[in-house]
Amino acid sequence: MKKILDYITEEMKQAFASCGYDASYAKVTLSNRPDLCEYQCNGAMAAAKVYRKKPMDIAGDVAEKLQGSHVFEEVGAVMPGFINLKIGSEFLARYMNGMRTAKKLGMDEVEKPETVIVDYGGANVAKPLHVGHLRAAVIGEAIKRMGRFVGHTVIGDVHLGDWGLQMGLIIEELKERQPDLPYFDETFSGEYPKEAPFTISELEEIYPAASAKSKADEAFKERAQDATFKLQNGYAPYRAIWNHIMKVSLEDLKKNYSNLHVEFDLWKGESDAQPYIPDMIDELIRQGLAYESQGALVVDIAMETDSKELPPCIIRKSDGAALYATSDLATIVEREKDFKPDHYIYVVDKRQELHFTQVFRVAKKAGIVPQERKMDFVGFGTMNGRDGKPFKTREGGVMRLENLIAEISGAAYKRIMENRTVSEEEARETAKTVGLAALKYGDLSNQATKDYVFDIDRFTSFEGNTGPYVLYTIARINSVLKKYEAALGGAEDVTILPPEKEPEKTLMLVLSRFSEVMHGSFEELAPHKICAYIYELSNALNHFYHETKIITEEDEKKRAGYVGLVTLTRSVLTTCIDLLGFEAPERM
RNA sequence: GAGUCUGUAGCUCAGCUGGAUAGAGCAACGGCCUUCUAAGCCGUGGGUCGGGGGUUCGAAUCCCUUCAGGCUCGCCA
Repeated sequence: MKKILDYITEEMKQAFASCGYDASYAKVTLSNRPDLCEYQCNGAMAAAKVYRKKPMDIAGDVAEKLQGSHVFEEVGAVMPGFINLKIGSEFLARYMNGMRTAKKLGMDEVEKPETVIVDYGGANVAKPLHVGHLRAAVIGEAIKRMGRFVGHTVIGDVHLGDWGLQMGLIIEELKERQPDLPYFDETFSGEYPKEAPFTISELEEIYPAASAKSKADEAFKERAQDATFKLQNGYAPYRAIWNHIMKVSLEDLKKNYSNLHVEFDLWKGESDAQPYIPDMIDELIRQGLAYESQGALVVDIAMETDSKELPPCIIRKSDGAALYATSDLATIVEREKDFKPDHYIYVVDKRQELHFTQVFRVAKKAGIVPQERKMDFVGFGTMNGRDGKPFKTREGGVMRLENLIAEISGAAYKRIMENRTVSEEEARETAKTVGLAALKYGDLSNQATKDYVFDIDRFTSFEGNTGPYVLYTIARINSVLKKYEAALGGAEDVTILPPEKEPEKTLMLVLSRFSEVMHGSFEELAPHKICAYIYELSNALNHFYHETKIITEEDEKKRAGYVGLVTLTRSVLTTCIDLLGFEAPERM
């Protein structure tokens, strides 16, 4: 199905053309004066200059041509030259029924599907997920799902931090705590144990302890660096410990991400890119791009168009070790080999923008990827507390993600128990679903690039523009439809009829924008546009619901039409929230 | 210091590829549950769009300048 805006624009273009004006002036937008019209075209004013005519005359000519169009029921030219449009009811009803029966609610998939890699998550092995990881996971997951929905092949990669100094720190700390383990006996020649010498909770305690120690104890830090070096050079005992850490940690991470409804296709990490580093560096040198500067190996990335000279990208430290940029570049080498993606999307804290600018430029300069490869950096802002500073627990520590989720679900549970009499078990389940929706919607409804204030009281109030409001709307529809089926069996033909009243038409107009919103949100990598859309749609539905008696409507055809309309609304809402990465309970 | 992002109602945010009277939510105040879920609906009050210039028929939106804040700036990730 064509987008509703395409139908409208096409009509408008024809009208402009047949009046002798260039069709490029026929751009139509959503009205910003809903009291006057539904869509508007301002092209007459732009065209006036070129054609040396009064804007109003052009608008009048065009409006004249559009009289009797099957798309519009009202076209008016208004001073100083606006063309105001109202969509025809018959046309709108046909469009609704098209959506109702079409695949993907009438949204056409992109003409040229691409392979897209979304790099998000960024969890570090052996460290618990904290609120800092929330945004990457939530935004990245939404972008991944949005891309898939519009027809791309999207691969989500968690890109674990599994190769840095933290590993050496853990190994060294473990050595101090349990020096008798075979990994630390250089004469040991047997098989290493299959069982890890620690649990996840021990691991989560070991890392911060070691990290703190390294800051206070220089000698310890050096030993940790040495251990890291050994590990990275394939020292078998440390490699064995590393495997244990990975296994224990991954299991836990998968569980936590799964609770967030975040699913990765690839659980690759920095370690996987390591084998590609030596050849890549050789190639950079061979091409004459990499050169020594102050002992390190660097690549210039400055371009003439820069407003400021950007520092070169360091790809090898003066001590010979690889670093962040090296590993990210090698990861691109790996991804080119495995997937040849058309489009890379990195969902990362915006403070890393410079780093990725450097990496992207080196990748293109060195031909690791072709010039035309799309490489996007979606930098998200910090999640702040009410004081505008990075979000902390009441005690001032870093908030663990699971605690945050528990707190929000707890609030939802309280709310459910206040209101209705459902079993405690159902209340628990519903609370989890509602809590997650509140959390994700709260994050996604803000523009990703901005910092945003996370106010736990506001997030648990569940009123107004929140995830739970959308879920509540769905629950209301569920309830009506259930009663409808119980009363009438649901065998009626639910063809949607042309709207008669204002709230009904408004609802349809919002519904009709679905496919535009889907494509636009992905193109702009802007999940918040979907949030704004479903909020508007929920408003329209609730307004309609308030004005219209559905089940008690006596005219059979009208009643069935209403049922078709709210069913379609529910489909759009559930589809959208699925793209955002949460779901609705049956009732609430 | 340089670069970059941000500044819109008391608070939290939309709107920013230029259009008509700048929109929501929360908070405040006032209505609506014997009728499909009141986590809802309706209404009232509340804004020199940080300040100043400019471009334009028209600027929250584009350009310049200025103020305030955040972030980044070669061997951490």
